[in-house]
Amino acid sequence: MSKIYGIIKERRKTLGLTQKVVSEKLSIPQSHFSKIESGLSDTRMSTIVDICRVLELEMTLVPNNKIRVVRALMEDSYARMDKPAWVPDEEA
Amino acid sequence: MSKIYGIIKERRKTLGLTQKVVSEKLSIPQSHFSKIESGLSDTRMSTIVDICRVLELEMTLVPNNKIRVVRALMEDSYARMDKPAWVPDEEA
DNA sequence: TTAAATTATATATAAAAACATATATACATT
DNA sequence: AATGTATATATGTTTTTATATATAATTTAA
Repeated sequence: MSKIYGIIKERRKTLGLTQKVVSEKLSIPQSHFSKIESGLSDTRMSTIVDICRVLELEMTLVPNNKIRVVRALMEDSYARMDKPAWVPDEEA
Repeated sequence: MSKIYGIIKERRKTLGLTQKVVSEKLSIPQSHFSKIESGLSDTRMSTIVDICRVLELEMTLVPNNKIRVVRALMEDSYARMDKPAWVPDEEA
């Protein structure tokens, strides 16, 4: 579970957001967000989903035999990319 | 978020487990698990992680621009597969 | 079609923790 | 030095959870 919080922290930093900014978007105190991000609060699912929304992440559940593939897919991928992975050809 | 609960239910059925069995592995009442699985309880992160452990799933967070790839990867993949995706060559 | 099994829903008391609200500051990083 | 994060404190509310049980409703098996 610490991986989840690690992802949140990494992503937040990658997006260049401070805890203060994120907490404002979530309308919660910075102190509360700090505890969530560090795993010191066993927070609700809905709170994590809200955090994901702010950080442009989506939560999912992966079968154990696929997790390594999924992780490899996402290596260095918490950086925001404004372009989709696939760009359609332009039609003349 | 309803997708998460949908995955849990699908996976549980794929593994052929009843709510009763899963709830026993989790040491919680079946009635409580029913509410969690149906999204009627905004449960804690740790509870979902425990459920994932029983169902051989792992929670992760995916950047929005990768979610479609990840989902495609996992299509029809909530079935348990006893073999890893990659099998090492045997050494003579 | 019926019976059995499973799931959803209800009820109750009580404890625990998250959360809301607020603020401050120690500590760490830039 | 300024900024960001972690930690502390306080009161009060809400929800989850624990514990227990029952049964209505639905699904599955026979």
